[in-house]
Amino acid sequence: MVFAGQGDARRSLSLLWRASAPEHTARTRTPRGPKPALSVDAIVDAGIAVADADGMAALSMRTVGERLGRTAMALYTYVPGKNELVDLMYDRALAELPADYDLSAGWRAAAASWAADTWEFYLRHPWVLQVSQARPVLGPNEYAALECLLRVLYATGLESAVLRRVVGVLFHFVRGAAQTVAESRLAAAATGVPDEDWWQARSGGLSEVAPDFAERFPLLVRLETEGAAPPADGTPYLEREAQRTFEVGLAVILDGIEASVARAGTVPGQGPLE
Amino acid sequence: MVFAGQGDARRSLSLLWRASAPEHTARTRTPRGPKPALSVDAIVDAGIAVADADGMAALSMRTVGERLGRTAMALYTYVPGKNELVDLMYDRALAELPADYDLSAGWRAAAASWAADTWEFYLRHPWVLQVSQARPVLGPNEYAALECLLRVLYATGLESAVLRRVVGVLFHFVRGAAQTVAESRLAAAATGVPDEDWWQARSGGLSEVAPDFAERFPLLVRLETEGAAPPADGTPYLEREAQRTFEVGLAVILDGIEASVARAGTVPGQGPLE
DNA sequence: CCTGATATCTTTACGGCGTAAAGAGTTCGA
DNA sequence: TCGAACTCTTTACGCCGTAAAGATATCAGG
Repeated sequence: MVFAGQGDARRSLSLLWRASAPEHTARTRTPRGPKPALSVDAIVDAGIAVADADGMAALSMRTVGERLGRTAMALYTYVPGKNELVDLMYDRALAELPADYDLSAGWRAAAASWAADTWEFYLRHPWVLQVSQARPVLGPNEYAALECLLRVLYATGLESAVLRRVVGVLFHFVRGAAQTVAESRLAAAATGVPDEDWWQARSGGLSEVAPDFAERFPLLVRLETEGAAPPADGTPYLEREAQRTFEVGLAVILDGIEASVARAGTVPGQGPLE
Repeated sequence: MVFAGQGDARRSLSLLWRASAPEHTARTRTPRGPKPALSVDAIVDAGIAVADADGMAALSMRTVGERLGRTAMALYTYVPGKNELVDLMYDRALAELPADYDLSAGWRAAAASWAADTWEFYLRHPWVLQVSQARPVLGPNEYAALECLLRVLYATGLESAVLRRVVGVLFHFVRGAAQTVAESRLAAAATGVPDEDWWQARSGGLSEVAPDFAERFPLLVRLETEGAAPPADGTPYLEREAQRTFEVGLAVILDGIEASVARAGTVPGQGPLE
């Protein structure tokens, strides 16, 4: 797990928001010394490229430097340390998310779109899931993403105190579901063993080592035999299951939100779409 | 992030399930050489002690060995490597969870109890949250925990295909919510900066660096001003928020499950509590 | 009892990590 | 032109997981 928000707060913040206030940082530059051949942007891009290609575990100051034809230490001229680099990568990546959603078909459709886009985003940049969520990075794009989801959710008419928690539920769920897929891919890539083989080796060994499995865990066996998703195209087993969990699980959560809306709607003077 | 299920499947499995089949492993021992002063159990206990006290980041073969008065390499006689040690620690810790729940007050009450117990378990052993969930470890206690939750959920009367996903939703949510608290504590311990101070430093710097914040993110400001939980006892801000998110979020999810149950109940021949 | 096989455990070493410290090289203002 | 200011490299330190080799202890068989 990578921790954010550990460096100097001022320095991190000015780096994160620097694009919004370029005139301020530009004034600071005294043009003495060799012109910088790198830039914070270039370093952040290189970092994202490394993480996208080989995962967070492969992200080191040395690998990022190498990709830019520099040593690891060269990066420290631009960025205080690895933690801050990850913060910057995180906020930069979040810029890919849509800025708002069409609410004409109702909040539920918009929320479903948000979830699908966020899900795909996480699978495109799985390393993002390894950036800690406590002490959030507080970059502009993180705020924009949150603002965008809030616009959708305020359309439910729920009050702020409840919305706060609903945001949490949605984020935790999408992140968790995406994490399952991301980690399964990562494990496959890291070990070279595809999901199917791994699964088979495990369950084969399991029946040897625990022959009384069916008696000890009857409901598990029942779930396994009854609830399996039909085998599909090329998608590996674990990934297919996670995909279905995402779809059905999201529906369950949205049902729950609808129930809250309906309950709030019965309170006089507070209509659900007001 | 720590990955599980990377070592030799057979070796990991026999270590995990060894308690269930002690006669088999006992037979294997040839009493030549010095008597082992350590044991797998002692090593796993030491590992858990280290991780509980100082977090997963502090867990190294050297620190675990030191706690047992041995060198790091001594552990390799008992355990194939660090990954397998983490697998064993994980399954051992899970043994703390209750084995089943009283269903006489209905599945919803039982599910709420399960969630509360699991939540507390994660906060007692926060490092557990850093063990990857893809390619599950397949230890006996993990299966027992799952079996226990399944017993509660089968009481809803939902069919297996849906239950599979509901299990996923509940786990993702509880893990995600607990992770927020765990990471916030960990960050506080690692940096020595309590939540409150960190929050203040960040938001102070933020208003300097982004003076147009209120115009750019009006809904965020609205959420912040309207939805804040009342200040309470000694619990830090982030933790209090996470606690509320857990409570309210769980209710939303259970509402969603109830909606599924009600829908299934309207289908003739499939009663919700059948 | 002695010897040799087998086991535990230590020592040393290797290549990785983040980054501190020092210095080499480049570009400008005075 | 000189030195300050800046970029970037080199070297080094203490961590990590673990491979390899050796020291030490225990027992079976001669």
